[in-house]
Amino acid sequence: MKGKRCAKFGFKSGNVLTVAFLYLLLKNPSHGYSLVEELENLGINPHFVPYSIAYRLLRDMESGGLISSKWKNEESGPSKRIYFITDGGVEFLKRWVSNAKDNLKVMENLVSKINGLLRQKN
Amino acid sequence: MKGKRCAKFGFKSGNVLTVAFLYLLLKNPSHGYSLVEELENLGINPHFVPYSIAYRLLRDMESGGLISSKWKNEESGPSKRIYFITDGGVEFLKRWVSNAKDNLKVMENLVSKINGLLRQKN
DNA sequence: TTATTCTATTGACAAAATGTATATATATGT
DNA sequence: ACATATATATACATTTTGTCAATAGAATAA
Repeated sequence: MKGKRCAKFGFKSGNVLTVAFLYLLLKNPSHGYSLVEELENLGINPHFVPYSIAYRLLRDMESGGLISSKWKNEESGPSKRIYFITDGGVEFLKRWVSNAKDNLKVMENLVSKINGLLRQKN
Repeated sequence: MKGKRCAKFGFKSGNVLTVAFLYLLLKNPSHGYSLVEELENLGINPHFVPYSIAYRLLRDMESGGLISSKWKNEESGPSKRIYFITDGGVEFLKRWVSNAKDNLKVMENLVSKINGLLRQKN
């Protein structure tokens, strides 16, 4: 039992949201409410993401150094907290994609093996 | 704000482990310790999965009706709890794979979009 | 022989991630 | 006036994961 075991594999929804937001922010700075709506462009149904969860994640990402923010007072409508991706955020994205390729292979393999076995058992 | 929002997308490690075990048990009945080692055959490093987590998940899967078990006394070595997949487990597998295909597309799309943007920004 | 490692399973407790509900405030449409 | 949409925040509850310790027989190494 050397080297700690930990179930850090697969795609966790929290991490996926994190990289989705980082991607959107790399394209251009934006605010929380809008970021949730923009998930649509990535094939993720915004209705799957409660705002409270998105805002909390964004604040956690900021305290983790992946993004930064500043308030913007709108002439009309409530103020918005605009987020920007940091260098640390870009590094995080890079690391995530390189891992993601391996994870994708594992998932594809799992899906095709299950499909094959299910067909065979019928 | 009609219809609850909930972040149920992507691949959660718990669910992935669940279907990995169900797949292995559909191939043939097995016990906890062995199931963890067999993850290797699916490209999942067994060292990523603490036994305590695997055993707990198996018990939860049993109480959820996905698998059943019975003790087997070995002539040599400690007794083993052998698990069997149930009809409910097979149904769960089927439902998971059909969702997994869509999730895979989202993930592939996300990875390629991030890659594209990262290359473009360099 | 004694110690260590491997097989095998379980339970308790801690920490992290998610979910739900509520509160605030401005603007627009009916 | 009232409901809906935009926009953010916080508290609390629940679920999921992670860590640690305990048990126990068998095999292996010192």
